[in-house]
Amino acid sequence: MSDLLDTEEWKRLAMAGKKEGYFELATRDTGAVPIRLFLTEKLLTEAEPTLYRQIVNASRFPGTKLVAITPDVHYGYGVPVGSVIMTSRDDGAVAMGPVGFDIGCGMMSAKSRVPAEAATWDRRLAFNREVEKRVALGAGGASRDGALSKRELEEVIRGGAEHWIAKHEGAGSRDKAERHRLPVRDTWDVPWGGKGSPERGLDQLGTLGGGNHFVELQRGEPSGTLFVQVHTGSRGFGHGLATNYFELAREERPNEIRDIDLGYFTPDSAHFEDYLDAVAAGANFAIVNRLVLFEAITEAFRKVFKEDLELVYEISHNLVQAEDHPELGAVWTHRKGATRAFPAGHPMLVGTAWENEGHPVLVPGSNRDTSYILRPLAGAVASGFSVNHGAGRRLSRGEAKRVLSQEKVNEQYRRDGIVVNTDFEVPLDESNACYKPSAEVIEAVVGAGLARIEETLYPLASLKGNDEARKKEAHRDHEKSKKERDKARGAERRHKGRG
DNA sequence: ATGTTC
Repeated sequence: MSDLLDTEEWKRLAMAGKKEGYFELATRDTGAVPIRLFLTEKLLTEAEPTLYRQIVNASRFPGTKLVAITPDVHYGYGVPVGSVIMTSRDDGAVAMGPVGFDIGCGMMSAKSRVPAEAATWDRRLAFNREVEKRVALGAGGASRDGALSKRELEEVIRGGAEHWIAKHEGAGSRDKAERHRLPVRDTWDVPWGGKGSPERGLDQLGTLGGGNHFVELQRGEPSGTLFVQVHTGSRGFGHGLATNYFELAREERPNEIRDIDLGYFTPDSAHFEDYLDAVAAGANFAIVNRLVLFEAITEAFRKVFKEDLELVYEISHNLVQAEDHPELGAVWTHRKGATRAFPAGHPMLVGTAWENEGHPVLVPGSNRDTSYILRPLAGAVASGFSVNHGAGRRLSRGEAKRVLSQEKVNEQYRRDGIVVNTDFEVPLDESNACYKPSAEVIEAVVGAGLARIEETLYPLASLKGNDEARKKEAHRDHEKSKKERDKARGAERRHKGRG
């Protein structure tokens, strides 16, 4: 598709389509599908050249009715991270790329009554130590509680938050999870041993993962108290399911699905319902994972601050679910790096604790920037009831490692009083410089009338998986054991010499 | 995001 409009041209068309709060993009490449870019003029000007191709991809799934782009948008698998794709539930597709590999990935936020001043430097460090004791950080991290049996995992992924909360006192209440339980049909089987090896999930419940996943201790304003925020997903389990269904979609339609990233199923596909079951199972895993972390972190918090944490909310930003949109009717809403934002009175909130005020929306910034708890407004109808899921990357991982100085970055965090892990080593490819300023991104959301700011959260302590540090440690261990071997050999030689 | 490059 080398005949797509060039960057200058599509951005000019988008600018010309300026509406209240967003840019409407209509081009020869996108057909009749409405495309709304919730960006400021600055964010649109700075948008990656690759964005247009991915927007066109998003508009071309069968039955697409709306594409909304959130202000933290950046390059993703097939379609942008930061996109909302609504397809018709009559005959439209469900697609894997528009959900992402980390099915059910999302946020959890908890609050306390502890005044923020109580979090001295030493206590910030102690909090990180206590969390590290209980929660494995980084990719490949295994649960401190050992592996689940397949039967126990089945219970988690079919029973969801509802089942977990009923069994675990202190895990929160049903209304504090976005979805109590996403239904999985009894006839669906986990593809154990399949392409993506979802069995990896057996020992990963209650683990954080790597990349942009994190645990953060924060000061909330205007509350003035301590908050804790978590970003994590369905770990190897969801990744395995996603991989499995990407492959099946391509096998099913080899001629239509040339690019595996753009795979999808239509209602006549053999795997259509199965994929929806897999998404539900992955999401249930992710939600329970966040609840397990909530319990572990509450324990750590109690140890240091002698108080409990109270769950504020838990919400996914990588999901496809059935929704009824007031203007578009029955749709499959795919949110990939986009957070659901139902305002007061939304039909899907009826009967929940959020019916009269809308549910909280949890949006993180980098670990040296502000995060937010937002409250959706009626204007969110325009974005398919969605907002951004973060600040959005602006520096690639490779570039970050090349251009940033480890010492200088560590010093910046130390100066700002932010304790990173327990070794004060900031993962460079996740540091503040890698992300857009979160205030700028939130401004686009507030300016468009999608949500209002309820709480602004300032980082005090940050826990992240750190691959570089782990590699270094492995190297040190390797060198150390080599030295010990040499020493032992030397002693042996001396011994032999003497003997 | 990820059994951190099938």
